[in-house]
Amino acid sequence: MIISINEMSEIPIYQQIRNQIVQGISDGRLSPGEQLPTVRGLAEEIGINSMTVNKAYSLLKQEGYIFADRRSGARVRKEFAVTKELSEKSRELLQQIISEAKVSGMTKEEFFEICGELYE
Amino acid sequence: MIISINEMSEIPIYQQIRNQIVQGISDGRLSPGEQLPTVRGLAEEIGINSMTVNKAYSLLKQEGYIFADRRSGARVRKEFAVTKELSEKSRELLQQIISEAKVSGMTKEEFFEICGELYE
Amino acid sequence: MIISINEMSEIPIYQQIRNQIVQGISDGRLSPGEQLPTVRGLAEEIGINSMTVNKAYSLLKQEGYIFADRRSGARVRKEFAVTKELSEKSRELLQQIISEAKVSGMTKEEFFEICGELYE
Amino acid sequence: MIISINEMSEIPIYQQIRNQIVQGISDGRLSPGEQLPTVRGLAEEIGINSMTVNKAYSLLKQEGYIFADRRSGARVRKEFAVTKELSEKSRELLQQIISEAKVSGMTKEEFFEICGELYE
DNA sequence: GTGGTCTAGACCACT
DNA sequence: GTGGTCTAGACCACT
Repeated sequence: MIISINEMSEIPIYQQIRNQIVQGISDGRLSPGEQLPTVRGLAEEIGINSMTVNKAYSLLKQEGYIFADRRSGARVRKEFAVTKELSEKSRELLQQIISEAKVSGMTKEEFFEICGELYE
Repeated sequence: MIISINEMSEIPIYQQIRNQIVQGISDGRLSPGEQLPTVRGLAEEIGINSMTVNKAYSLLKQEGYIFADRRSGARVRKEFAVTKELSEKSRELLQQIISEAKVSGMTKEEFFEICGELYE
Repeated sequence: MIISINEMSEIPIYQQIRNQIVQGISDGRLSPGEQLPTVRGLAEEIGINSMTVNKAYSLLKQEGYIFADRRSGARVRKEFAVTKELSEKSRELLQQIISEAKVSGMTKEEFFEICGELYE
Repeated sequence: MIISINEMSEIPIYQQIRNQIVQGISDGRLSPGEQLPTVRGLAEEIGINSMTVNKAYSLLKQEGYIFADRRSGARVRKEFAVTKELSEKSRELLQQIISEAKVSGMTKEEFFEICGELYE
């Protein structure tokens, strides 16, 4: 899986990395248990400071998406708890997006259509 | 309409104000043409600097949610363009939220149920 | 000629009045020598403070578009000097507008087309 | 590219900075991707407060002319949307300028000549 | 009285 | 070192 940084984005690099890995897990490009690139390797590949990749991996570990393996590498978690829940933060963001959709005149059905496409 | 600031949040205060006003417009607590609190008044009420409220109002003005001048203060806009579109930023955030929902084992229908509640 | 104030505009009211009168002169809705409404009358008609109308008329006098007549009224100037020149301010504004047009990818011909429509 | 502030102008300093940068992009003095001076650097150079430069840069960011982050400073955007459109505000200003040109006796062709020069 | 602009100074996040 | 946020305080334009 290729991770690409958008330097024009205002989203911090470590967040962009974290987001892409979560999306990779979500859409199956990253399988449970799969080995992730090493911190150094990924940093070199993207051309950024390895502290930044480190920060992204730390976040992913803390959130339970990946775990450290013996050889100081990192792997995708093998099983994900079926919580069927959004984090408080995501729920608030979703509320905000929906507010903006409503003001733009979008109906619930039109919003669902967009969500459906993104859900695949 | 009461605006409340979460000091512990990582979301900047001016953004929190902006978000709450957009939500107020969206769910009808703020009507088209309705007068908003004055910059100084709101600043005092919340206990923050008036420049911060000013920044929130400037943003809302630029986004077309409110209009303001030195004669009559700030007011909710009277007509909203029916664009039926999400901003690029909101679309990306929504994609991210959906990825996280999928990893948590949520089905499309379960996600729609949450959206439906938030849509009212 | 009807003067209408856009309360949602950020342009000061006195400027809006001044602008509309200049446009009226330009497109012939106001004839040379024509009597303008009295300050008080116009203020009442629009529903604003008469000091604001006064300010607009003062500006128009200073710019040479109108002149005061004996009965404390105001009339459109009878002859306009054919200077065929833009004010320094207008020239700068025009430069700014053209810069923005160019960045938006508009060609000179496309810009001329817009100007042509506005020129009537 | 040198940015110079006219202290006597009624145009706010942050707007003057914004205008000059847009013109620089438009006439090629600023290339896509080019690094802009730092907020603090430019503030010192001009002799103004850095918040004022910050405001100018924020505006340019929102309008899509530049992008900025805490890693590499502010840079000119790499691609500009070819909208071939004037903003509502610019269109109104252009109408106003044309009205004034007409009153001064300028013909459409003479006005086009001025525009042509400004277009380069 | 209202919002808008500006200053001097501080602290924070990202890298 | 960079931009982003925030404060306390000032002055201005419009009405």
